[in-house]
Amino acid sequence: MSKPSIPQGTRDLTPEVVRKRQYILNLLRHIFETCGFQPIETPSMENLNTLMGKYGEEGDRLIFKILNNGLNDASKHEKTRTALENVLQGKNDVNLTERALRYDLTIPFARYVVMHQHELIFPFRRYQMQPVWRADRPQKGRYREFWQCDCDIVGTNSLINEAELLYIYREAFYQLKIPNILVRVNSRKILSGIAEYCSAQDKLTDITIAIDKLDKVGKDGVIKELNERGLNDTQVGDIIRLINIETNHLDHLEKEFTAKNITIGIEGIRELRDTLAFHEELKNNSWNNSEIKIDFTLARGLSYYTGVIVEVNCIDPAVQMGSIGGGGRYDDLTGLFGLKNLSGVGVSFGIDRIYDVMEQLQLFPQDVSIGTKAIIINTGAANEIYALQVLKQLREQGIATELFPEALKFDKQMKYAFNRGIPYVIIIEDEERNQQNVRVKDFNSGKQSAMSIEALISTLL
RNA sequence: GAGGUAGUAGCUCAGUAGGUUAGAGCGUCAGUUUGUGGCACUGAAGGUCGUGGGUUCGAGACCCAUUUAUCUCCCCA
Repeated sequence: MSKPSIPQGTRDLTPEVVRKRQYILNLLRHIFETCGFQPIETPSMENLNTLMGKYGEEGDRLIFKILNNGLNDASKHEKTRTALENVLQGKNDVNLTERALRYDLTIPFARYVVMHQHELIFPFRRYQMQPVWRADRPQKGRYREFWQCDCDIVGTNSLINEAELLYIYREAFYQLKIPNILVRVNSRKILSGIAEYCSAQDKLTDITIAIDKLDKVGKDGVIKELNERGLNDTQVGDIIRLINIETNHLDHLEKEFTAKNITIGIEGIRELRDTLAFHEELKNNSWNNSEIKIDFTLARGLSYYTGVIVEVNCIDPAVQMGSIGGGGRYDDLTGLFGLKNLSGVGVSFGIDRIYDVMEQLQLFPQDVSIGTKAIIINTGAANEIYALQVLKQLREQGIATELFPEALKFDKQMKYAFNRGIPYVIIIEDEERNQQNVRVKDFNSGKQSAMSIEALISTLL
């Protein structure tokens, strides 16, 4: 028997890690619920054709596919061999793989909305917190199995939704106390406008991919990439000039668009402006850790976005991490599954990256990983019976308590309690049992005192 | 999918130019002492040196493959 192992890019989570993750999840859940979102869950696997073609060429490659069962059935061999040939050619074939692991939460949600359209009440607001899987090569902040928390609103075009989602981002990171949060916003329509401005509508994807790299490769790098992607010098010049407009000068870009009568670009600017105006009304004046910045170079890879797009980073110098959240509006995601004219907008939180950032900056509360509040030392015989009665009473009060299950030596039990991080030790020996009270040791102060069970309860509550 | 770095006890690592029974600290376990944890002391367990080949009289060290981790590109949360 070889050493046990787990698949590449997956992890076991210790009790401490799970507690910390739950801290994040509970906090987000509370915000989502407060904003009127309802929870749903979807299966870990989807039909492969539900997912294929939704995430771009690169995305398709990263979908974990599941091999069909029963391929050894002799009557299927002919089909299976043909299917394998197709797969070797780079095509998918349902006779070999017809299911795949969930790649994100947005496409399954679109599928969900279409399947449940007659029972949903629109506008429908849902949140979803589940793992997703990507066959990417693991590296820092990149796992093959990780959790996303999404909240989406479908069935309404109102930009109030965009403003609310920006509120949710900033409120969540405020409550999590993560510093230096930068929320960048842009509009796909502005990007379309830029493409139209230089008569390169067919090169929209190439343009967005190239300018998205501005902060990474610099202006010259972007120019080079635009050239490589087939744009001429005039077009490249226009693009560079437009995206270099100071980010808060929507007016300036609007003039450029108006001069050439680029309707879609003008609309993108108006939407961004309205979104921020609504957001201004919603914003919490206590926020001191985040800011919103308009960034014309923000592109976002997923091909289905059509309107306002957003991405969140922690730009604290002490952390180096890709985006910890992203989202945007998609006008026709359900159209892919046959339900036309249903617009949606949503954002995603990358739980594992948020966790990594918080761990690195030591932002988890000290007591987040403490479970048991008190432990009763077991001294055996009649004391054990009395200890069980005390245990029961404490648990009835909702105090997380355990009784050491064996009457081991005193120092063993003390050591166990200390190493577990349990803050209170309850000592019950003959004297305590006879007087129907307890002795309590507080590890923080190192002091101990005798008290009644009622006093014990009020101490621990 | 392409490339760089790494893999020695549970953890962090040492192991000189390949040479006899592979080491340390921490942790674990047993015990001593402190009225019951943290401190100190005594002792013990624990490694087929990621895996599989190869070179060599001899390999933890060299070569190849593979796997895992980590980083860059790509792309993303």
